[in-house]
Amino acid sequence: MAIAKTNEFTQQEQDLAAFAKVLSHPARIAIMKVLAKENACICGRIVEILPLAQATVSQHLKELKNAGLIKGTVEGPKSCYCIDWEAMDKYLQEFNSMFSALQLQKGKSCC
Amino acid sequence: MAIAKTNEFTQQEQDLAAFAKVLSHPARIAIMKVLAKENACICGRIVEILPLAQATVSQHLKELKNAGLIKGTVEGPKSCYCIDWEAMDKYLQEFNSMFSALQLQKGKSCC
DNA sequence: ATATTTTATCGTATTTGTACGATGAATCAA
DNA sequence: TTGATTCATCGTACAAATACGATAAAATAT
Repeated sequence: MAIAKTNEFTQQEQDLAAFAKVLSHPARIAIMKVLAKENACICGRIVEILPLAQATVSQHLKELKNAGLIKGTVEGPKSCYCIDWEAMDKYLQEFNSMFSALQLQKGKSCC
Repeated sequence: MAIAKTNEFTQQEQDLAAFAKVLSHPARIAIMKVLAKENACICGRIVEILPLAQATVSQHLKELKNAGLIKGTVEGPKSCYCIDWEAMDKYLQEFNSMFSALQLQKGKSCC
């Protein structure tokens, strides 16, 4: 990416971009949907549903976890993942309030 | 990225991921903010504000335009870009309604 | 103890994204 | 017409993301 200039932007811009980035792949959107629907949110179950190899699913789960959108607990040899709704609500609110703020300035623009 | 499996997911998953992808870079978030604030939404003005070269800003603008979040009109030798609020509202609504639907299934999960 | 199951991680190949200089096209000013 | 301004695009370099096989680690089953 050549030299990334990510940190020359505001913290808000970086945070919202990071949030969007985690959701910028259909597999991760699909995983969120599975986690919400299934009450046994086991990694193996997700692998069954998604058209991806186990290693790939595990990698996507790691990214969702690193971003804080989900949390995982170990259950014997299995791993149970769940949506962290507290964090999600916070992210969604920040995301929406930013665009609400922008929308208030509608009409100021030239076209 | 090895062979992309993007089209093995649902259209909704692909659409939402595409929407998130455009907003997954702080520069593009920053551009949206500039477009909302400035009433002269000229490319050159954006270049002045962002810590990026003209070519890079132009590239980001193109991606935002391709995704439908903004629209551009030519004004002589200049280019005027504006947020397409009609499209944005549609995207935001789809985005939020998906997570609302997921949230209704809260409590079903195991952890 | 051995084999099986389940998941994470490593290594790697390939694709995509990011950034910018250089150039060209279009408009405007002189 | 000549020169300056403004922007898009091309080419290129490098960084990051995606995908998977192979393997390791940990728990369970036999």
